[in-house]
Amino acid sequence: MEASIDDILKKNQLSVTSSRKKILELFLVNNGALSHGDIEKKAASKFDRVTVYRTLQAFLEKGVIHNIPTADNSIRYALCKDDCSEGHHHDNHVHFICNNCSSTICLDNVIIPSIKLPKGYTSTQVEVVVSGVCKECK
Amino acid sequence: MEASIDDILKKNQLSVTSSRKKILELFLVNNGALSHGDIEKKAASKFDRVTVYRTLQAFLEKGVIHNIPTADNSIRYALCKDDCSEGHHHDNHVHFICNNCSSTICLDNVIIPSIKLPKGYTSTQVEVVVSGVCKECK
DNA sequence: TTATTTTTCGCAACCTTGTTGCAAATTATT
DNA sequence: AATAATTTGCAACAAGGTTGCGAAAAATAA
Ligand SMILES: [Mn+2]
Ligand SMILES: [Mn+2]
Ligand SMILES: [Zn+2]
Ligand SMILES: [Zn+2]
Repeated sequence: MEASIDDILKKNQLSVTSSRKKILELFLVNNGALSHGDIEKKAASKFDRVTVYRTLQAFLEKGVIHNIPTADNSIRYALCKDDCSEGHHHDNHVHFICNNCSSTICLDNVIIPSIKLPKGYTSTQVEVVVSGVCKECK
Repeated sequence: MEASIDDILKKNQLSVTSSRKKILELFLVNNGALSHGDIEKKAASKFDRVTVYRTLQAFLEKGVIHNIPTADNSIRYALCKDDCSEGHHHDNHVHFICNNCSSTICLDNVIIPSIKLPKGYTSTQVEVVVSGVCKECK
């Protein structure tokens, strides 16, 4: 596990530092998305707030994580698939937010349907966020 | 026009005040979604910042407007259909965000497709946000 | 209309979230 | 090990958003 974390960082041209290792580990352990706040709590007092921001920023840019749109103001991040890289994401899956436990999950197997737009509109990305009750809370 | 604005407010059990009239008018004139910032600029110096927050909050609760999820942190609001009411929205349409002019539009005629979720998941709402180039920018 | 009750507004003060510059510490490279 | 490049933490700041409360404005009653 230790080794693979380093590998992921190196593969994405990120220098290996303790904060990056810790935060990446959080994503690997937790299955589901994490908000900035989650990470600050879990990595509490180990790193500066600013470092968390910069780490997430770096992860986003390099294609280690992607973010999930929400109706409220809270950005959530989740691990990308292996084949995502800087500027080139392939996370075209549906996201699920549980109204009960508010966990946010990537449904990797649920493909985004194609949307027929009115004349004149061109689509480059389609985001689908489903909310409801997850299988744990059922 | 003046009369209908008052009517909309009354129909939704909102007392008629000048700030509410003004902000509702902004939504009616502008077709497309508005952010809090947009409203502050357009209603500039007429109302306090707090009043804008509270007005949007009230409009949201009463079902006058709905908000649109975005990947970045910016909440956008758009007018609801006539038959939306407190807690009961019927805005199940696709939203479009232009990457060029960043205008956000409700595509009332584009219906949200049904999503087949894995076993155990129950869906209460599906949000679809398409980004690309709008017909104006084409 | 005027009087009374209810709701909303504006202000100030505060909190949370996110950003930037820079010196010190850490990591990568030679 | 020495040097160069990157990252970190701190402090200071800016933007975004919330809360309490007295004054003002709307709604309701008389
Ligand atoms: Mn995902
Ligand atoms: Mn809409
Ligand atoms: Zn749940
Ligand atoms: Zn456009």
